[in-house]
Amino acid sequence: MPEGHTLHRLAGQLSAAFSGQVVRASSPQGRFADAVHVDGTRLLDATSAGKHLFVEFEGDLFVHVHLGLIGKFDVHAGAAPPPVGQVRLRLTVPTAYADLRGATQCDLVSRDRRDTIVGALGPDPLRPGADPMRAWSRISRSHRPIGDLLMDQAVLAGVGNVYRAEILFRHRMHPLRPGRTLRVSQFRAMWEDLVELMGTGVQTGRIDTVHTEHTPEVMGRPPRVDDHGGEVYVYRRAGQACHVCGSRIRTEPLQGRNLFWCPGCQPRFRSRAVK
DNA sequence: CCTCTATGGCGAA
DNA sequence: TCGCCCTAGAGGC
Repeated sequence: MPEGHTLHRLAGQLSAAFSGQVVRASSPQGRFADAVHVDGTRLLDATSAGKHLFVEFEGDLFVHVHLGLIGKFDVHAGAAPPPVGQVRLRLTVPTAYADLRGATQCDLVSRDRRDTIVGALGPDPLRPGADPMRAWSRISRSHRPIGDLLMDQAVLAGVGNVYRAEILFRHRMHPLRPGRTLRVSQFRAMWEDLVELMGTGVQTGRIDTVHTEHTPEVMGRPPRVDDHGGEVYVYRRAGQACHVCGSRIRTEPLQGRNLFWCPGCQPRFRSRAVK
């Protein structure tokens, strides 16, 4: 379930449940032996940057977590029951516990290492004061498709396959359009939209992108629940009718990930005739 | 039971 | 571009 909003939300949940407390840390599954180094120490804070999560403990130690495609980090209230399944890391206090499963990364790192990881990321729409022009300087000079650039964490941090598909739809932009053909006003509008959409995602824990005027009630469609739990225009809707124009949603892999777009609402870009 | 898929990202070829 | 890592759930037989 991990795009940037998931990690941001998780940082808030972990902070609320554990900040300032001495916590027990263990690896029931055994694949994070370094848990012993923070076990019984005070957890100071949890923060996120793009899709990275950092849990800070006293002594300048950070547990760096990247959920990858299938990872989960569930925070629960109450006393911890015996672990179920492959629990990589469990954090426990008397009033709460959190279980990490399936992460691609769970490492103990130094402050320097954390700063290096964060420094390699592009601006994060969820970070107050993030500078979108840092992303624009890359996009505006690139021949790569905008759909590719949006997923590049060094260009823009936190956007994954769902937000990519949906932001491009909302801005009527074909995913294969070269970055350098965008106007700055178009990029700015997309950035502002991401700030709002991802902010909502942090609050709700899901990705909803459908404008009020296109909701099932307004459009006279039956209500539906998408597999990923949010209301969307094109993500994973290949072959189905576009909620706006009725065209069949298309899909095609790009760099190993599936693009989704509406051929009616997101026409293929044609470069302006020169002269 | 098996196979497939998934909101990611890495490194080898 | 491909294979691979991580885990759980859904669907087919």
